[in-house]
Amino acid sequence: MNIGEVAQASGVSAKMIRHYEEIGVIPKISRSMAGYRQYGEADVHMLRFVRQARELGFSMPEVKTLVGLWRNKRRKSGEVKKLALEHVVRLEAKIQQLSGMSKTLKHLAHCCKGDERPECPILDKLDSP
Amino acid sequence: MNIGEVAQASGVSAKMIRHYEEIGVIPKISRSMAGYRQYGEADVHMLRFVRQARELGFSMPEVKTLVGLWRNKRRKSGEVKKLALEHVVRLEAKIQQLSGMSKTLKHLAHCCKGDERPECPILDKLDSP
DNA sequence: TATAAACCTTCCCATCATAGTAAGGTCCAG
DNA sequence: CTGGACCTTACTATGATGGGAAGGTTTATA
Repeated sequence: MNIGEVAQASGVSAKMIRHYEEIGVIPKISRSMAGYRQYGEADVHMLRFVRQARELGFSMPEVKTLVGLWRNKRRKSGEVKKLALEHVVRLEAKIQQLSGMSKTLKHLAHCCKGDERPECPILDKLDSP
Repeated sequence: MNIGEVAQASGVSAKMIRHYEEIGVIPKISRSMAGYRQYGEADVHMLRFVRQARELGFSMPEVKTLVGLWRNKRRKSGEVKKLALEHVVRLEAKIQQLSGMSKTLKHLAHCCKGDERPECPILDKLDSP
């Protein structure tokens, strides 16, 4: 398969496939005589893996580690699980942060009449220490 | 006040104050004869406002709009409230998205033994379509 | 067989908010 | 008057992604 075909099949853009190769998230692939990258079925799976790890919010360094584990048939599943649970912790922290913002804003908005007049507790609150 | 002092007082770095001025989030400030930016008390409030709007997750274009409303004494509080509530909607959507990721990961991690062996439903799941 | 379309390659640029650095000018205290 | 702390602009980088240009390859069609 050429890069366009594997991009289609995996859902990762050709642009990003080259980028992932360049930064070492996926290994360098063999080339045709003309220099075209040549992919097989396993590569479709690998790229799909990368895409889905990204969709779960893993950082690029984590994805790189995960791809290494995915390719290593002697991996310990404990390592994978550890990464996953650490990521859950970060996700929950982010959720807490966003919930805090949302709560604050909802409270401020609730205090604001929201009419034609200029008085606005939202603006008032935002410039005080 | 010079930029360092107002940075200290507002909690916005001098670097970012110059940047905000350049991209028009805050108005251009007057200069001393030597070209130094000269700030007053109101500018401390304005910068604090920008910082706190950012901390609530508003985008830069939104902050720009909010600063405009903050400076406009004939604003309608309804406009501010509308922006705030739209942002709440986006925050809640983001929270839903992250919650989905977290839930998926927790489920996968729960299914993974997490021991010395290579079998791992997390990795298996991530390369399937 | 010639050519055009549809690929591929590398390289460069842009995003966005933020930080760092360098080179040079200014202000103040000793 | 000099040293240090401040200021100025301008350039660089980040990280994941997209866009485009210039040029080579493959394939289908006239």
